Amino acid sequence: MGDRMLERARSAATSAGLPTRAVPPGTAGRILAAGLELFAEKGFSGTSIRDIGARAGINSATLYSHYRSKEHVLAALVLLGHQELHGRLQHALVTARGGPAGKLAALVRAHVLAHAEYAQLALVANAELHILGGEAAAPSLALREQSRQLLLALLDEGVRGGEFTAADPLLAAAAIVGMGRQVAHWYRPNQPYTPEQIADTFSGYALALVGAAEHDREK
Amino acid sequence: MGDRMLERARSAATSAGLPTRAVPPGTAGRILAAGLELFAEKGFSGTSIRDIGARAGINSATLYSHYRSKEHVLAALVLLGHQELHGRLQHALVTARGGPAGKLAALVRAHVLAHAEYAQLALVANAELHILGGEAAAPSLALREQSRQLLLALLDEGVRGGEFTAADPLLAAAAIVGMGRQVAHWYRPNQPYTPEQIADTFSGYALALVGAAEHDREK
DNA sequence: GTCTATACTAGGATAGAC
DNA sequence: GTCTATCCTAGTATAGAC
Repeated sequence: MGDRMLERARSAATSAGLPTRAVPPGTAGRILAAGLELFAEKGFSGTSIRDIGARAGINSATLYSHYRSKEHVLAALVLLGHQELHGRLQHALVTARGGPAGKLAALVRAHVLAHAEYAQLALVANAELHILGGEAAAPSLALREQSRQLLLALLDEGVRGGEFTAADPLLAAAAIVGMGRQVAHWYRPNQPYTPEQIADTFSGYALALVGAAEHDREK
Repeated sequence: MGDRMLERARSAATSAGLPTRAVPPGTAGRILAAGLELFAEKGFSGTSIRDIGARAGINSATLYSHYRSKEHVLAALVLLGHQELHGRLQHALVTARGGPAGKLAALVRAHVLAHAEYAQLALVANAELHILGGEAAAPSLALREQSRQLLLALLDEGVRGGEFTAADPLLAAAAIVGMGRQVAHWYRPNQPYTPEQIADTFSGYALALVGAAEHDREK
């Protein structure tokens, strides 16, 4: 318990931040962290190169020794966000126990958890993706589509097997993804709910939404 | 200015997705429509006063004869969006038949419908609200809170009366609002689903989510 | 890698003619 | 109300010294 709590405390400290392992060391990492905060707060277009420099503790010109342009900073963040989410979803599916209901619960739980624990990253990855040109956006769009397919395949499986009654997997997926994504907009670390509580509750909502039988909803 | 220009102004203002009644006639309306499209597409900070002028068919300087600043254009749009949504929610509640389940279905239906039919307006009202200073944002924030209370009161009523089993109305509201809001991000007029289909399906999801009894979910 | 200095562009807003 | 012309600031990015 001690180790897990410690780990959680640590990730909560960097929460609303970047996944630790994905952050480059030194100045490049500080630029990324500064960009994340500022893009989340004021948007990409509302943030200047000088804002980023000030937040990162460097002169704005130094940024160009690490990234080719402001857009390249954004591209790094957006890709990172999509990779983190997709990785978590895959891991959740692989380690989930039980049938479609258990897998769906795990998938939604991971989705919501990611959007709470990395709220800023999710915000930037979702809201500013459209800024990126075609080739810069492509990898993130591909990851997003793959993540979507994980959910759709699961819903189809559940419907075919009779565990789910949802008549329209496409709309069910849109609803499930939507309620999870919005969490990044309102979650704050000092709120009455922990990310885990939200994730568990929302995964129950998802099961109800697809019409999973009551006895399949046990955790 | 001839009738032809007036007609163009009106259709330009309404075709993009502004509630007809709320659009000022003439140039002011075209500016609003241009701002709506551009803010929805590129964001407030990503849109220049010259962009707006070009889209509205006027010189950028002319904008200042109708609005005091670019921010005032945004303020008008954001308020309009929140007013439209709140008005629809109220109307839905007043005209709904049945108990809490029927009211919830009507409320969610109106919420989703608004986010599909006025997707651009919803996008701008939600994504750019934070740009506005305190006094400019206040009326919209107040409307948003009132709308939220409509839903929360309804959920409480349903839980107290035993029609809903949702243990946590706050999280249920967040989920319901979230899935509806996201519709504005993916709805497109040429999609396989009509706004009504989405609204009806999602209102069914909301009922399932709060644990409304099956026999209460009839339309 | 980091800074200072600077080139150059684009942006918000105003003045004044019509 | 609308335009042309313009002011001034702030923005992205580069050059070159250290």
